[in-house]
Amino acid sequence: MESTNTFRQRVYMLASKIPRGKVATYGQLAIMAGSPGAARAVGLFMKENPDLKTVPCHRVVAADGKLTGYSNGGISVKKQMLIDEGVDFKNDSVDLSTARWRP
DNA sequence: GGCCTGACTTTAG
DNA sequence: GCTAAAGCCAGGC
Repeated sequence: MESTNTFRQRVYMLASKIPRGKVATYGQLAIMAGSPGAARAVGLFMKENPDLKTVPCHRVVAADGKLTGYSNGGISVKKQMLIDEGVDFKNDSVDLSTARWRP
């Protein structure tokens, strides 16, 4: 039953589906999870991030491409990780025009 | 059952 | 163009 799959579970599933070199926004994951506007809730789940290997929360950025918190080192590390994956950066923000994940 | 918090988003000045 | 405030959703106590 889908009841076992809570909103939180769906967010983790979607985040784990983000391909390398691409990034998604909190609002986008919220919409994909089925609750548009729950961007804040998504951020909470990323903060709890149960497994960094299954949930690449570093590939999740703000709607503006700006990097927000990161409980696994810091924004600097998150930024470097994305660059290392091939994500195009503009100053301190991700270029969603090319790095935005499209299912 | 109700209140508070939060890695967000959007609109208005 | 930038700053400030309000709003929405889910989780925790």
